[in-house]
Parts: sequence; structure tokens; C-alpha cells
Amino acid sequence: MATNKSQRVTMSDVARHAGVSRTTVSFVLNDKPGAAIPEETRRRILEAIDELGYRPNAGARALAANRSGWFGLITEIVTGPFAGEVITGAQSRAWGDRRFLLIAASEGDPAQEAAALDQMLEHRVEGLLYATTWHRAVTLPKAAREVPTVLVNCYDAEGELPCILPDEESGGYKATRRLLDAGHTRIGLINLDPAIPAAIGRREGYERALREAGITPDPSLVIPGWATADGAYTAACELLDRPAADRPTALFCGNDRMAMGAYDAIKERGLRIPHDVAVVGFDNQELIAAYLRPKLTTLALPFEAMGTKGIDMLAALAAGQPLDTHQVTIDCPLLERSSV
Amino acid sequence: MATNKSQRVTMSDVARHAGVSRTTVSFVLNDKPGAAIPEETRRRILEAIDELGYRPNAGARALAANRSGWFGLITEIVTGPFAGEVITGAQSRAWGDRRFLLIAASEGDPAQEAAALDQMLEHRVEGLLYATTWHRAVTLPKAAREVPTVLVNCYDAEGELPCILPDEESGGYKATRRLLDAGHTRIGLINLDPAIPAAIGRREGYERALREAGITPDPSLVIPGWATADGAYTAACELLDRPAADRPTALFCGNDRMAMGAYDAIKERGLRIPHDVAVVGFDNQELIAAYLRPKLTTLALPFEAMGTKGIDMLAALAAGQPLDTHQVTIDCPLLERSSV
DNA sequence: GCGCTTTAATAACGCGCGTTACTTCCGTGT
DNA sequence: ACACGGAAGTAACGCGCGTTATTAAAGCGC
Repeated sequence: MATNKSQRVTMSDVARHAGVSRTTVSFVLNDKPGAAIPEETRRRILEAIDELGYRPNAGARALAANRSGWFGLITEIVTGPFAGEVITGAQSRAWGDRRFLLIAASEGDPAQEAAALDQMLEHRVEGLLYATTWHRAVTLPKAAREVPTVLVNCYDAEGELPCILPDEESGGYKATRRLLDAGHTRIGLINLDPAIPAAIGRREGYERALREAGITPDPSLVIPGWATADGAYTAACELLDRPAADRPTALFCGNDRMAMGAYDAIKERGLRIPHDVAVVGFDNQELIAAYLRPKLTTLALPFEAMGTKGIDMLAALAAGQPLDTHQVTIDCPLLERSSV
Repeated sequence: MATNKSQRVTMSDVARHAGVSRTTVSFVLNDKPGAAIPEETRRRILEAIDELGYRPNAGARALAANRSGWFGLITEIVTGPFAGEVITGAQSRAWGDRRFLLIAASEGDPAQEAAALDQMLEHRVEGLLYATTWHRAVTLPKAAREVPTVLVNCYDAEGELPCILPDEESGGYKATRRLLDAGHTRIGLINLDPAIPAAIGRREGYERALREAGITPDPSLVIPGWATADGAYTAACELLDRPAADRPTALFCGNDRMAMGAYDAIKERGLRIPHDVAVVGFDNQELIAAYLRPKLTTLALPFEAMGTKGIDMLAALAAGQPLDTHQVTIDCPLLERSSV
């Protein structure tokens, strides 16, 4: 078995067991092009590997090859519903390049963020993904410039780092368009905090869809809410209590939690969804959207796709290739359920 | 700056710049006990490190010290609401030991699981955490025996590996007890699939609390449901449509999604929560529990604590210490909101 | 038999660092 | 004068592997 003290099987053990040199083992393990290994020898080596239960030491390999095989991913919170999707997307894509993901959470604390970044750099990540929970501007520590970095769901306040963002405008457009197609003409928008990119973009899309349909947007139908179920409940009440002829027959909500509040307001008034009032949410938080009754039609934030695309871009950057686009936006798919 | 081709600053660069040997640099970096380094020299070295922007190479360090510094964490799905909590708990605890977490998802696919495990072993993880989404028995690939392994939220079908489980029985007891304390005597239990540990344990706790209060459990008040909002809705209807004198005044639901369904059934009948019917959920899925109206009182599965404890145990095992307990259970805290 | 090319394999170096064993210098006691 | 001991520091080896240069053997034509 292994002769070294750590009791782990090394390449030398394999070589000895197969009666060849360590170099030869390395060659077959890496399919070294240009190395002529007769089938018989290769077989003996593979057999030895199998018999000894040899596993290459990824760390040693990285050191020798000067290629860590790591990409780093820093998120704010791992607990949230979104981070997981980014991880999933990034992880699966990275796997294809035989690379691993180093994940850390900043928990919104700059000190932790810096510490995480340090660790990543010490581990010689070949690229860094930085993802936020909600779409906004960020400023990274300078250390992040030491390695190719791509922002996910946020953009560089200094405008230098490449980023990947959800297409909020098109999302707002699609939601509104869906409601228009269902015959609605008075569509209320219970929006997020009007200062954030998501609210701005979605409202633009909302208004574009209306205009395209020949409807002049009515500002009184747009209520900026707090992003809570209660806030949306209040906002929905306000809209639904307008005189019947003036009352919206559809509500487009800033997120699914807010849609939850809207549901309550609607049901309270004895109105039925979607028959009397149709509802579209945003974010596709499965736990809410798929379990509300009726199930909620909503737009998904493409976190998984953004994670995948992020690794795509990192891989390109790490390979020294230039980026075709500095800022890419990704579509928010509409998920049809039963609330329209 | 760096003289090697990879353009990265190494310890040798620091040594040269500070006018000492590489060994000395290593000594100050590791606070080697027994090494007498005068303050002046130490200062010079730290200065050099700072000026050159040197970062130790974690991989090389791991190789030389024969200590990878990795713990592995395999989950089924990263996307779910629970995996994130386990990660958070494990990550923060591992940090204290200056260790990093290697995270991979099996996506429920044995092949992916095996591949992930392989990768972890190649990275020489010093311990492995294996976490599942729901409490159940599992069988790990043999390869997992190569390294200290602790199961989280599941237990070894062969009974060999140590595990950490939520205390379902005490959870069921506490939920029921809370309802009893609020004056309820007819408490319905809309349970999960009766074959799984969570359903069994919680029902036991439920019955223990009832007996303790001098109430004989009424089997007809226990409905095994499917773990969906719709299933629970149907079950709740059945319970609520019993003759008034016989109708439960409180419902204990197998999870928060099911509580959502129960809410609908209750509201539909013009009953008020918690005035006419009190509800307790399970799982504390924030997105549901905190946004239902009224907010849902529920029990939390202690995923974060389980993750932390997992690393605790791994650290002990990795240090060669024996485990005091082979199976530890962790309490499910009751989160009081407004539905009781 | 001799040179030449191809095939099969190896010795040796380096990746960046931890660590052990060893050296050198200086002050102290007798 | 010499031995002794501690302080300050270094040379050298090894961790497990990738890679380059080099060697040894085999095949081939003449």
C-alpha cells in the first residue's frame, strides 16, 4: 500500500505497483498527448490504480500545474431563496470545466466580505463571481481587481467590472402584456420602492406595453409600496376600493410576497381570482407562488441562468479572451399558473 | 516584485526583499513557537509582505502541512430553503477553525453524488457532512468511509455513521402543548405521510402532550395528508365540517405549506384565526410563515444549529477524538407569531 | 556491422511552502 | 583560557504532482 506516513496512496505507490515510473503514471492519468503508451502498460497502470484505491491529490496537482481549478462565489446570504439558484447554475457550469466553486457569504458585513475575499485569493481562485440578493449598484474592495471578476444581479458603481443583470424592463412588459392579452385594460401596478432599478425598469416595461396597446398609462393606478405583504395589502385595498367603473381588473405586483397581500385584499372583498381580478407577481418564489390558491402567475428572476452565464464569462476571462459584452441582461421568463 | 513566471509574489520574494531567509518568513507567518524572532526582524518581514502584497498560497501550504483545511458538505439541493441554513451554520463554525467548506449538490442523482464525493476525496477533505432535505434513512457510497463523516437530518440505514437529527417528538409536544395552554382541547393533527420519521415523532409528541393534560387522543382528529397545501386544505375541510360540538378548535399542521391550505379552509368558512381556530405549522419557512395573514406560529427545524453541530463533531473526529454521542438530537424551537 | 528514426520510458527539476537539523555568533561563568 | 548555552538564523528535505529533457531499446535501411 502506501509507504508514506500519511497513509494515503500516492502516484509513486501506483508506479511501483505497476512496475513503471511515476512519470508514466502521470502521463496516462492526464492523457498526455505526444506520449506513446502501449495499451498493455496503460492497462497495468489503471489496474494498479484500481487495486490500490488511488485518488489523485487535487491540491498537489493544482500546485504543480499552477492552476487552482477554483472559481470563487461571494453572496450576501446563502439562506435566501436566490443564492441557491445562483450556486446551482454556477456549480453545474463550472463542473463542465472540471472546476470547483468556493462559496462564501458576506452576511452583508464588509469585514466578512473582505475576509472571504482574502481567503479566495489565498486559494488562488481563477475568477470571482459576486452576487447580490437584489438588483443594485455595488462597490467591491480593491482586492477584487487582482482576479477576473463578474458581478451577478448587481453592477459596479464605478462601471468597470462586467455584470449580469435581469431584464427588468422586459419583465414588466411581459407581465403587462399577458394581462392585456387576457382582456384587461385597467391594470394596477403595486410597485417596489420606486428608487431601485427593479421598480424603475418594470414600470417602464409596464408603460411600454400599455402604450403599445393604445392605452395611456394612468399614474393613479401605480402605487409604490413597501415590499411586504402588508404594504401590498394596503395598496391593493386602495385600488380595489375605487368606484367600480374605475377599479382595476388586474394587479401587477412587485414581488410574490406582495401578491400574497393582494390576494387577501381581493378575497376579502368577495372577488374571485382570476375571474374578477387577475394577479401577476414577480420573483417566482416557489414556496409562495406554487402554493397560493389559486397558484400565482409570476415572472422568474433568472438566477440560475445568471450563475451559469457568470461562469461562462469567467471562464472566458480566465482564458484571457476578451468579453463580447460588458453588461449582459437576461430575460425573466413568465410562468403561467392560474391567477390570470 | 515576483520573479517566477506566474507573476505571483511568493515567500521567497518576501524573504529576499526583507533580507532574510525563506524559513524565517515562514516562522513569523506561522508564529512558530520556539522560534526566536527579534521584533526588528519581524517588523521588516511584515513590512515586506505588505509592500509586495504577498498572499500565502493556501494550496501549497496545505500540501506541505499535509492538512487540506477542507470540510466537505454534500446536500441534495442547494436551491431549497434548508440547505442554505445548513451551509450558513457549518460555514460560520468552520471559519473558526480556519477551515473552508467544499459544497456540492447531488440533485438527488446517485451518479452526481458519487462524483461529488470523488471530488471531495481528491481534495482531501478532512471530514464530510451529508445533509438531506427531509428527515430519513440514507445509505452512503462506501467511499464515504474513507473520511470522518457525519449525517445531518438523516441517519445511516446501517447504523454506523454518527448523525444529527431534529427532535421531532419534542417538536410535536411543544406545538400541542402551546395549543393546550391556549385553552384548546380538541386539537386536529394534519400530519405528513405517516411512514416517515417526522410524522411518527411529531404524532408521538402530540399524543404525549394530550395525555399529560388528561386528554385521551382521538384518532379521528388525526389525518395523514399529502404534504401539499391542497392536501391539507381537503383534510382541514373534513375536520372543520364535523358537527360544531365535535369540531377541532385548533389545527397542528405537518408543515407550513399545509398550514397555508388550512388557512384557506378556515377562512372560507368565515372562521377567524386564531379566535375561532388556532393553527400551528412546522418548518418555519419564512416566506410562508412570516407573510401569511395572520402570521403563522410554527416550529423551526434547527438546520443552522445542525450544521454548526455537524462541524463540531467533524472537528472532533478529524482531531482523532472519540464522539460522546453517536446520535444527537437538536431541539425545534417554537416561534410564536399570531395564529394561536 | 553502422547510423538513423521511432517507440517506450525515466531522471530530474520545480510548484510554494512547513519543518527539522544544523550553523554561527555572542555573552557568561570559572 | 575554555566550555557552555541560548539567540538568530539558515540549508536542505519533503509534500504529491506536472513537465521537460534525456536515455535506452527497438526497428529499419544499407
